[in-house]
Amino acid sequence: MLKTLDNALHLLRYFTRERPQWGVRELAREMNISHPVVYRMLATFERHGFLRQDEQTKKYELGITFLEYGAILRDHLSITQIIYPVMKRLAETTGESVILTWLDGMEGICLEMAESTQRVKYAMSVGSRTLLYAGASNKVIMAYLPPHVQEAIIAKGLKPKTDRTILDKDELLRDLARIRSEGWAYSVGEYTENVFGIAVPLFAYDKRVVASLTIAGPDYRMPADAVPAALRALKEAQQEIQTLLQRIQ
Amino acid sequence: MLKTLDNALHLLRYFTRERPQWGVRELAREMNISHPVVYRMLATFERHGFLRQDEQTKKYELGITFLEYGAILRDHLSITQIIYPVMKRLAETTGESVILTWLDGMEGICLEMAESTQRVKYAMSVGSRTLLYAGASNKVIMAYLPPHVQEAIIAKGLKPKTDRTILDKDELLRDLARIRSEGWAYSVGEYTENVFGIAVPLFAYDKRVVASLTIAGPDYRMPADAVPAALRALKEAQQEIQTLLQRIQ
DNA sequence: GCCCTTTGTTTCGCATATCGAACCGGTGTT
DNA sequence: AACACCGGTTCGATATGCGAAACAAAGGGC
Repeated sequence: MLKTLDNALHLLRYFTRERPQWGVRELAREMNISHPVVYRMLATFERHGFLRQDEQTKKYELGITFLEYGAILRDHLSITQIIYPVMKRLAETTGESVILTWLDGMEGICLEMAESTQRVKYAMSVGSRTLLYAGASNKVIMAYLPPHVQEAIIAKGLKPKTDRTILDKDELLRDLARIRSEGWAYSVGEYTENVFGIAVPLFAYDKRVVASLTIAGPDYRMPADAVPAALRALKEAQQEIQTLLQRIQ
Repeated sequence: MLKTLDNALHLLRYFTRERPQWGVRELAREMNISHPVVYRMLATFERHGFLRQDEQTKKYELGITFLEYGAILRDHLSITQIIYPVMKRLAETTGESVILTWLDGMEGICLEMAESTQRVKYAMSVGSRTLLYAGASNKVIMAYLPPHVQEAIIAKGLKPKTDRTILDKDELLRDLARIRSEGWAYSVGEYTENVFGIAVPLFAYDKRVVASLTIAGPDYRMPADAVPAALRALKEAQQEIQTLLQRIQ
């Protein structure tokens, strides 16, 4: 393990949605290291386009090299290549957005999205991270994780995303057990206000849950009695993807 | 400048579309450095999710952390935040895909795209790089670059992207001069077969060209006589974006 | 006008993290 | 069974990063 590189990559973690810009000394104070060290890291990242320095403010922010590597990554991710056509078709038949959420550690990450063709639709950015304890797309993954991982996620703390987010540990575990027994999840406004989600899990060859497939949109377009039809289409897509995944692994 | 970090970031450059996977010794040979060094870099990147190791083949490939940073970047890039709604509307009125190409060094990079709502449409991935000497979206940027930069781009070599790509230096320079005098570019099948592009430049506060806005789609939907109407809509969007850009700079 | 503070950037001697030859255990081929 | 490759590890020589101090430039208060 390279300490210099390790420190540098750790530094990047400070560039977040909430705090996308940092001055040299500012960041050095935050990280409790000397500012020349931070400066050298920032300057080296900048040479490679991973960071860019604002000409006026002199502050540093993420650079477009990340977009570039993101594009390469998505290109060769055979998984999304295979799954996307199915997602697209599902988005067209249901008229709602379809989202592929991947399991990464104790979080979810939006790997791919097929947008609804309607004007009013749910959209989220590919690459954005989500917490696993709220919303159908996330809970359906969490429901199939081993108990000690579920415990670990809960132990990290349940913060409300909306006022419908389940914050009680026992209630959440009961909900997850129900989802696991039924094989799918449905939620409204748990992760994002006024947004419904219907989600099913996707499994790897070894039966471990690796992702979820979700139909999402504005809640008024999915009353409870419309769910069964959408679920049927979703389960068909799930089947299809599952057999495709078998083939490549 | 940190040499260790510099070397490590240089290593990432080897993960391309054409060659997205590398074994340790394989990459070490390619880079002419010892394999323990490469191993340490790969392993450290992996710890942070910038690379992942394929369980079966043990080879390394780009990791989803790049998607994550790409999402953060796009989120806070005030430029795309401001421009996207205009692009979206233009895509809806024209029915074709609209692309925002940003100038980065001597290349273009697709910063944002509003997809056509039609079934058959032109699509490219956000973050992908393009060469500046072919296609309307690129040439309209190159046309406004200072002559020495144009020379430098040509000096790097003109390779055909399709059989319509202009490869003659003088012909290209004449074409760029014409584009500059007219203020827009139109091309068919120069960068991608059977794809048309109509493009206008976007300028920073100091009149330097920074990007281009392009309407693109399958060539059969844009015969020469349909261009003026599309161009009118495109120029309106250009005006709008230009005034928006003035405001933030 | 001045002082004072803060900024990003550079320098340099000391401390240490990195390098690479050699090695390990494992796998597949001949 | 000998060989050739692989990913991963070890350890001493040495190239490299660290951080106190200083730099020039910019901005605020008076």
